[in-house]
Amino acid sequence: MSDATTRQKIVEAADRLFYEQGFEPTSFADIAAIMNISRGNFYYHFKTKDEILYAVIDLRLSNTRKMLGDWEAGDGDPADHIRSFVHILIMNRAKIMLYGCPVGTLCNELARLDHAARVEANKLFVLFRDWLARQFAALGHDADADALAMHLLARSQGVASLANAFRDEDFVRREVEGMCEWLDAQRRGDVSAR
Amino acid sequence: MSDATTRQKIVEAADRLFYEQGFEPTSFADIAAIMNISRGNFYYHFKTKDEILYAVIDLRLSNTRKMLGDWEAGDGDPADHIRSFVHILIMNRAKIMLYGCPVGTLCNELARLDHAARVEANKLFVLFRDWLARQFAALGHDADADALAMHLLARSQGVASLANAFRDEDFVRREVEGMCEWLDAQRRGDVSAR
DNA sequence: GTCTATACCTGGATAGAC
DNA sequence: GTCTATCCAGGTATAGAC
Repeated sequence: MSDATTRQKIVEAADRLFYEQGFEPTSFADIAAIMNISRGNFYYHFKTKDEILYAVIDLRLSNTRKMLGDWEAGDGDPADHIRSFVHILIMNRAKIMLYGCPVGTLCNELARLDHAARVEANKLFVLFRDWLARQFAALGHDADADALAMHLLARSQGVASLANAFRDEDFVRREVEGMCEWLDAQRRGDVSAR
Repeated sequence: MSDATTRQKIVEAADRLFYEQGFEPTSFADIAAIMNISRGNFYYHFKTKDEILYAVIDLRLSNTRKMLGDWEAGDGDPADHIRSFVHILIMNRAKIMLYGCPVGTLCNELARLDHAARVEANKLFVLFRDWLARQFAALGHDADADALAMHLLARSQGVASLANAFRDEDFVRREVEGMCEWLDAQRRGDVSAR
């Protein structure tokens, strides 16, 4: 198997397990098991487990950039782009109910481990934050675009957290609907709906 | 040292470390270090690490019950009680920025470990959920009391998540203010502010 | 490039002296 | 009740054959 392919497969397997189990609880044995390579083989491709973590974060960053870029390049107006963001919660509800939000859970784990990669992982949040702020700015919210972005990001994080605890699909749908209504109110410039 | 005292101290030290570091990453050595007992001593008081976890969850459940009971028994009306809940975010902002929400982070960790204690930990969320629903019901929201409770719980979870990632006090204050305004709108029966 | 074998450490847990 | 000594499983990481 070529150098690049195995390396890539390791990162993809780690990406999945770091989400499902967490970074620290995932061992080389776990990763090796789902892709049929030996433990010793990792060290040809990565010097340490931390290096795999950085590679996983890089992968997620580039996947996220692509996803956000695609939405932005799509047909609709900025409000439609934001709706695409909100609907991740419904798209990914099954995994969110089992494991939580991949961004929030990773950032929290690294924060509590006091891990140097925390700043890298936080860039995932920054990506969403800046992208959302740009959409709100395009809707005419110049002064408070960032505050609105943080507000919506927080609400989606909260929904993911409770979806994980209660595993209630209806709750997710209700909250997504609520966020879309809130978004419409923002477009009308309805101040009371904040 | 008496039986009850050491046991209690173990639970309190574990309570702190399970919050700051997480359950799995916390070792007996960690707990022993901050309370000056030997590792072997744990097994006089607890048969397994899991037993400590259950004791910690019980402690948190009883502390939470007391806190919520005190608020409910306080002077104000149900809206004041809810405001007390919302203001935990400001009261505990320093720790939340470092470690996240103690309830949300524990529930997510146990969910991902697929740990049997998950259902116990979730009772912490249920405590808040039912208490909040009771306050909303007392405000006249009979039909949607639980939905409002879940909504507010989700928003506070989301604020905790982003407060942890971005460590921004102003963001926390802004969101708490927003939740209080939302609460006022609920009291007025203002449907548009949902 | 990938493997096996292994070093080394730290984890939870046990045994038995005091 | 608390300690020290120890066991064993599992973790990351290394060495070296293929």
